[in-house]
Amino acid sequence: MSLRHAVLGLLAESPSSGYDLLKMFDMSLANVWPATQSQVYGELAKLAADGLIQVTEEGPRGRKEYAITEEGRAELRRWIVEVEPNHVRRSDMLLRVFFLGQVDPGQARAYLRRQAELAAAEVARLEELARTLEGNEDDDLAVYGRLALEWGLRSSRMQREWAAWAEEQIR
Amino acid sequence: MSLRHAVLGLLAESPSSGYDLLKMFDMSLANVWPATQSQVYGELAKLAADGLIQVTEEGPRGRKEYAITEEGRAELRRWIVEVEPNHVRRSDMLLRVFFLGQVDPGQARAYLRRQAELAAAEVARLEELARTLEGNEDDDLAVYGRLALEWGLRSSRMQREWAAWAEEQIR
DNA sequence: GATGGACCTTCTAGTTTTGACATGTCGGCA
DNA sequence: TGCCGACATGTCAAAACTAGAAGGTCCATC
Repeated sequence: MSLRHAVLGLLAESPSSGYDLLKMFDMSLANVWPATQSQVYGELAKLAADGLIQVTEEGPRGRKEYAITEEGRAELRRWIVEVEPNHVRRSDMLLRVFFLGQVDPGQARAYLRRQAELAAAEVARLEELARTLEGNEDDDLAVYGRLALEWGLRSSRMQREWAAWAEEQIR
Repeated sequence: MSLRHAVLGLLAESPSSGYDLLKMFDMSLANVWPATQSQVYGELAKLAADGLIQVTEEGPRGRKEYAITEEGRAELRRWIVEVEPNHVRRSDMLLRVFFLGQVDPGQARAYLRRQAELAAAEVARLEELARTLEGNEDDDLAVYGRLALEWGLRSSRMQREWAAWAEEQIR
């Protein structure tokens, strides 16, 4: 049920249309909770039906602007403080590691080296993103988004170092 | 399509029944690629239909033992060396971080403190698991599983430290 | 010999996610 | 004026995942 709360959370920040939300998903939540068009529009309809959001304005091109209701805000807060995050995480990158015995050691090392490189590239990308965002701490999303970004940075560095270490282990 | 390759990978190690596989999923792949009964049995049927595995023995209680075929082994290797791991990762834990501005600072700090504690508990669990596995490096799965375990350990430590740091940031 | 626990498979019904397709409007500028 | 790119919503089918019900067999031990 997290997509629902992702939409609710964005609307809590400011009223928006489905199209606006889509852009926000792609820009700020892309690394945390990606969503497609069909998901976003579908969820907006359900949230409105449940009274957690409502249409506040109809603009050109059929644009509908939604705003969160008090009920929606309460549900969002409840979800943040009361619901335990589910920490099950799937990783096909790690799944491959389990089966590295099926390919020859050279290929296994190449695989890990490649993962180290991808992680390094991700570190660079996030550092660049951090620079872009610097000074821009006007809204909550930016402030807390910065914490999430730091997580990504630490996570990518960890992965880079782990992959280098793991490559060493294969002899 | 990773479930398919998870099953293939386990069968590459040794022929097994669906029931056996289920236990292996729960024991060794639980933290990397969890799977349910219905998924495993369904995938076994599809893999057999596609000729990537075959029934090698029918035992008591309707038990069917499957073994990987040469075709299956080739497909597994191809997946390991040629297919790029998809690095999109969803995290409702981080999603909440984005919206921490919606609750009061005390609750936000409590949330992060809780995440630090959960991560610390995970570190302890994995360290215990590592001790249990020590010396047991007879098969490939154990050797490479150890690399995955190390990833989990580093990841949990990183999360513990990040959460402590993030809590500090909120004032 | 009964009985409970481990073994073993199949099926169904629901939700979530993905990706593609379909449709149309507005605003700026060549 | 005509056209393109950005704006904007909606629907559909398929794949993946979740959760559990239902049914049956073997075996050790009491």
